[in-house]
Amino acid sequence: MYQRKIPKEFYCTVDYALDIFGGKWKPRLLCIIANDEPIRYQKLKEQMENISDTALADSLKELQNAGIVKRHQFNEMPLRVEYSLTAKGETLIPVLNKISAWAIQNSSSSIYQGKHFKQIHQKAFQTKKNGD
Amino acid sequence: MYQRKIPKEFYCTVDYALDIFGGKWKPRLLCIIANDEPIRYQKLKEQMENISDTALADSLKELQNAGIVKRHQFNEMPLRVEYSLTAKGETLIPVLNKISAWAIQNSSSSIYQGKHFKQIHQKAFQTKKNGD
DNA sequence: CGGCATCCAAAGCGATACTG
DNA sequence: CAGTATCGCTTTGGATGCCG
Repeated sequence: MYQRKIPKEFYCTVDYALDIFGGKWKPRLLCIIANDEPIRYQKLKEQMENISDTALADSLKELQNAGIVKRHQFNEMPLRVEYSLTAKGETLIPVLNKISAWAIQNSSSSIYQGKHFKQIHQKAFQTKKNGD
Repeated sequence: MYQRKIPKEFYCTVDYALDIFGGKWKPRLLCIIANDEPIRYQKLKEQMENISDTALADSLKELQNAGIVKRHQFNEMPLRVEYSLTAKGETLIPVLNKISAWAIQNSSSSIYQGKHFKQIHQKAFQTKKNGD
């Protein structure tokens, strides 16, 4: 886990919120967890497709520290760990859907051509999670 | 303006939206413009309080390229330039308000102690802009 | 006044190797 | 299996100086 030398500062509420669920990985991560919870580390990594362990572990830890995601460890052999949303995490879904809806309305359709884009988008933030 | 070596990719609609209005400066910038438009470059810089010209000019240019902010130049002496939201930019305000509302509900009250935080938050995303 | 060009420090992030 | 430690490259962004 990287340690900042200069502490972060927030100047508006949006800054604060985006520190929790914004950035390079966390929107997609939340999208996948919301649709597939509880989900194991390896499956999460596969669905992220191009994330490193470093980035995945760090992102998950940040989401846990923010109380958005919970981690459940089964002390089996081999080890099994499952991630899912907390109640607070669930409250984020309508917010993400609002952002998603804006993006769909206000973008050129060309951005939807990437296959991963479509898949994840449809699964997660278009429809609310449908109970798996 | 920095040129990326590795092109950006988006995997979900939220990624796409946050590329437009997320990041370190743009939420606050939009907040200030929404409340004070049209607003001049220098005043914008003062209200941002700790932004460099490099970061401010780059952020403004990105917002212009995304069609969120418009620039109006008066060829007076000395030069005057004013920034304001486009119609598309206005559609972002409810989205930002939604994010802001979530942050207020789901955060410890301690984060509101910074004076800048309160000021900007109240002016911009709580109430819709009130016509100045 | 409203920027842009250059340079450099800080932060983000992947690859690899390793651990419980 | 589910991560962590270290390293180095990529990217961000502030300081300074310059220009129309």
